[in-house]
Amino acid sequence: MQEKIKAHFSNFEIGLQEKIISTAVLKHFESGEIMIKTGQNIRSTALITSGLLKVYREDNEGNEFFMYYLQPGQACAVSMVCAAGRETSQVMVKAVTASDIIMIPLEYMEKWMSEFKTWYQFVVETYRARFEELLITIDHIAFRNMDERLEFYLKKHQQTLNHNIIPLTHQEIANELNSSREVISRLMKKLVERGKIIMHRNAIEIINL
Amino acid sequence: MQEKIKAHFSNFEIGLQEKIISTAVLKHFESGEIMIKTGQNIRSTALITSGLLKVYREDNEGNEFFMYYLQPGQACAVSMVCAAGRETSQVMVKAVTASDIIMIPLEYMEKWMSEFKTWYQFVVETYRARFEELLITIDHIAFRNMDERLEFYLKKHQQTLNHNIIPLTHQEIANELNSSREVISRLMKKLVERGKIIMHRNAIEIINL
DNA sequence: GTTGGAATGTGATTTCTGTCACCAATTAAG
DNA sequence: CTTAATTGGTGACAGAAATCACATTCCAAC
Repeated sequence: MQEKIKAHFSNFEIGLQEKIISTAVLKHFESGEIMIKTGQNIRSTALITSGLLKVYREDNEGNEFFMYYLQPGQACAVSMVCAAGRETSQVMVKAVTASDIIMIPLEYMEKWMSEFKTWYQFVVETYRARFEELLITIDHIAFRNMDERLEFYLKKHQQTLNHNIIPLTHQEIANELNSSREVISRLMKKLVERGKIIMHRNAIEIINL
Repeated sequence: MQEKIKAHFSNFEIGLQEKIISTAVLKHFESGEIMIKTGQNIRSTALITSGLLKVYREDNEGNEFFMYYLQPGQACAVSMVCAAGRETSQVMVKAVTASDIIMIPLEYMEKWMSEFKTWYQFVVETYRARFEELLITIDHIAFRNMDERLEFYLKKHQQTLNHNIIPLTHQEIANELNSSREVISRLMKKLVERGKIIMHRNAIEIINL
């Protein structure tokens, strides 16, 4: 675990790093596996050390609305916030690629807040960052049309995956934007016509967004 | 200030209450006044002791999208989160009625986190509650149509104002839902026909929602 | 009381998006 | 190689919501 912490949480005080090593548990999630279900009871905070996860909001008809990514060096704000309040999760978190997660039992959350300044700063920064992501998500669904939302969605995936080829089908994109395959197909066509993307089967190649 | 704290923050430890009294500043905002502008630099955390405020997300065309209310006993999560990170506000907060606010300089935020358990709990609960409000907001704009959103909007206002008469024009409601007056007018008419509301000039009376 | 402005009502039209129906292309499995 | 399933393409249509164009009603200021 030590090298995982060093790699992504090196700004944590040494004392905190040691505490994490002695109390936390490593968990591994395979690609596609669900780390947190909606309604699940949360008993620990999750720090991501490798892989990539997506956070979704679900409605009661089973629609999965994509909100934001979780990457190495980040933590799941929902797991913090729920853990602290002994509440159940309001979101669903799914591993996109195989992911390694440091699970910190909730009782340390509070303890370390007063003990380690870097932990406090990390927690607050996590809240701030996730809050901001939610605000950006709200911007898009409140103020933007599907064409702009799709472009933004593709850009965001390009940045996060750090790759110009996004391995998603139209159907998957439609689900995450809470739209329909046909609509996405048509909008994609327009992007192709404008030379912004190239379509592949099961993947989109970003040329110039 | 002492009685204001007693009234709404009585669960704070006595020591914390004393600290607040000795370090915080009272501010008053008149009805309609803007407490926090989008882009404003935040230097203190706001605790609401009386009145009612609304939190909006703005786009660059000047649209104001209503997200949630702030009531006595609550704190502005954005002011906490931005204060801690020395960031500018991503939202706009407006007083609906004349409001009294306890302003706590940001340097105490962090200090008290380790000193006072009730402060820590309050901050985390504030994050949790606001996060949840944002998720509910996302639900509505992502999954619901305008008719359902309008009903929910009216219900929420009824609960928050604790009154069956909501003093808003169709235009104001349209702005806050990022819709248009005509659409709201037409949907209102349907609610009248179904006996759920009564329309007044400059106000809506809730009968049965 | 008259008048101007604000608030509301309403039809016509357009745009965006979702849905349905069906086809074509590609791939995986047998 | 054949077949079935998945993926993507497209036209037709429907519904929600935005926009435009006025009409009406109400209130407040003069």
